Amino acid sequence: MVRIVRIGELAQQAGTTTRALRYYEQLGLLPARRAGNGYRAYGEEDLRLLRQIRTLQDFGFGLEETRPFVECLQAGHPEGDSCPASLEVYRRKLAELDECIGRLQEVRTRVAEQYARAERAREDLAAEAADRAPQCELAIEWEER
Amino acid sequence: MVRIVRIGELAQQAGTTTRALRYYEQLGLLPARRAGNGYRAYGEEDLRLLRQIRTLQDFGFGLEETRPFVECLQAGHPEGDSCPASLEVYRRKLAELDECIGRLQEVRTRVAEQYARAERAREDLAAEAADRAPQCELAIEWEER
DNA sequence: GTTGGCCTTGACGCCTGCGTCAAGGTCTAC
DNA sequence: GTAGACCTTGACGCAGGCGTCAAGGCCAAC
Repeated sequence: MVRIVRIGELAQQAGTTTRALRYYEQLGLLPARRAGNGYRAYGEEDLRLLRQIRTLQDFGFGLEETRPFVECLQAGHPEGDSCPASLEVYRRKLAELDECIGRLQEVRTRVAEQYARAERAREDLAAEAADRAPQCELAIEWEER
Repeated sequence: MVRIVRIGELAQQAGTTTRALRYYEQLGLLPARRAGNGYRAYGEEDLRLLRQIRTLQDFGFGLEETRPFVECLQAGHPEGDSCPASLEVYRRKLAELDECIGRLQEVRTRVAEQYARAERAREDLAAEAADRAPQCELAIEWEER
């Protein structure tokens, strides 16, 4: 006995929107059967597929990267990552993440250097200003006399 | 004596394209004077502004984030980061980078966990298969006799 | 005068993952 | 019978930073 839901309810159950579901269908990622009136009809299995998509998206996977996982589930495997294609996506993603993190850390270092240099330059200017400031005060005292 | 160049030459000097320069002008980021014939006319100062933009872009700054630096140079300061607004952008960027790096590292950890779990599951399946494999070999030997 | 290289503006395309609006169909409840 | 909640498809918009094409102007060299 499979519980059939319409697009609104499925979206709500997965914490997403009807628009997203229609988009996934358009990509062929989450196909939907149709009820007699033309409404999309989803079963419980579809909720699993959708949850898989959303989980991977939270990890920053693009929709196309979730496809092997979804197809793996559709093929009847226990988990979306039970298939070699999914594992390959994991590996590619880990490599991507490492490269991205590395780049960002290098950028962070260089920006921090620039910031430190600019701050020192400002302090130097402030110090110069401070050197001149007493002269001004003296000048003012002088003028006041 | 200021050397005047047209858009193509400036783009080449800065290692970018005429399209990019027109875009910057459209944003009001790098305004250009005009020659009598309507051609854009750039001076040497513009090359400095442009180099500042490109450097920051290489760091991953958005064009709007480069604006304070460019305005600082336009105001006659020695460096693009001689102004408080530029320093503030540096600070915001550092905070952004830290947050981004942190998120990516967390994601990396979680993806690695998922990958390890999925790999273990596959190895378990392989082990099961290996348990059965000798039986197959025996069966084959059996059939060969 | 004409070829060729550079310039001009305008406008659409791309990429991703939808948001949002429009015009209209379906079904339930009162 | 009609209000209201849900559904349908289609189509444009957005964000960023340009790429790319179109149609035409300017200028130097041959």
